[in-house]
Amino acid sequence: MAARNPLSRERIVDASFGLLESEGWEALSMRRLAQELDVWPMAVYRYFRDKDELVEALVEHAALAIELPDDRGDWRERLRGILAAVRLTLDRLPPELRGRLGALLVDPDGVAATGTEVLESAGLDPEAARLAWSALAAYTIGVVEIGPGDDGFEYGLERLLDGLDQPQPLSA
Amino acid sequence: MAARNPLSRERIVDASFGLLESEGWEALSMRRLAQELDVWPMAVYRYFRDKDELVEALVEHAALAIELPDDRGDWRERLRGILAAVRLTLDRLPPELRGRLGALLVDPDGVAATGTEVLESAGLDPEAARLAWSALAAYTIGVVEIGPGDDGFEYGLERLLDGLDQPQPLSA
DNA sequence: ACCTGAACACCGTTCAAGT
DNA sequence: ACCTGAACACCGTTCAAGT
Repeated sequence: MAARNPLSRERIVDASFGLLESEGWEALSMRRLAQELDVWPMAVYRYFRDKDELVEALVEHAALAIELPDDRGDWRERLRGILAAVRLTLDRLPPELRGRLGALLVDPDGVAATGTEVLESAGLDPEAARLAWSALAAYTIGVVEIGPGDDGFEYGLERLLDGLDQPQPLSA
Repeated sequence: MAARNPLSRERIVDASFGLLESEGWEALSMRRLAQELDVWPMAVYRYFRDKDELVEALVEHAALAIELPDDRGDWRERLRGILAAVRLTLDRLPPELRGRLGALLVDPDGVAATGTEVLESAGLDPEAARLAWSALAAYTIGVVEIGPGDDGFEYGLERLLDGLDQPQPLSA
């Protein structure tokens, strides 16, 4: 069984998410994880230096799994779709990991690329687009941390989009 | 020494903050804390049911310690001051505790009272003021989680305030 | 009844001993 | 050289034994 199903970073990450979903953050221990994978307790250390490196991989995995919608609609509609996807991913993550995903959301290699692209297409210069994306990402993270309903998310998002549309309206 | 300086929730909370500041979140264990207070390891359990209750008290303490500025200036200026104070408090807290403070920021008994009051004085009805305050608090939490510079904070905040000033400008 | 600390059931990680 | 698991230095918390 273990021979037919050798360990790999991917299998470890998958098992970690399984544990997080079924039993939550406190269940994710190196020992419990090894048990779940049916390997000896130290085996995971061949693939990850320590627990922190594993957690970082989990967060990166979650960031890559953000499902961006089709690029239809005007800039506001596109940003709504992107941020809804970001919010969904943040919501699924245990609170302990959300802050770490937050940092990745503004990494130019991730969703930020799409976000700033949309903002630039609306007429913002690159620097303003970067700042605007950071603001939108920050707002979305904060909403998840506070944890209100959808009403709250939409209200603030529309006000922020209104503000970005100032003083002269951006192009559709 | 221990007799002249009996334990209390306040002393425990103070010692906990000392430990957080000097050695960080991972140093805050019930055993280490007792050692710092020079009491037997289980003494803290007379004042807090478990570690989670202590942590909740820490977060509440931080929330109460937010130093609101004088209520000078128009509504935008006042909100800038309040949110700067909120941001400072969030920044001082270890990342593991920020999410929990986030929830308190929208509690009607805390800073939210002042925040919504300012927004209502600007002309928003109570429900809109509540939503607007949640949006401002969420944005501030998110900025701290992402951790950009001051430029980023101000840009997004001004855009959000612009958006709240829409479609008809609010009163000064 | 209360104070105390030994003990339980865990951690993450190191490292020596075996192959 | 590599695989393995015993062991180290911790946790939060329970609970039995002492006063």
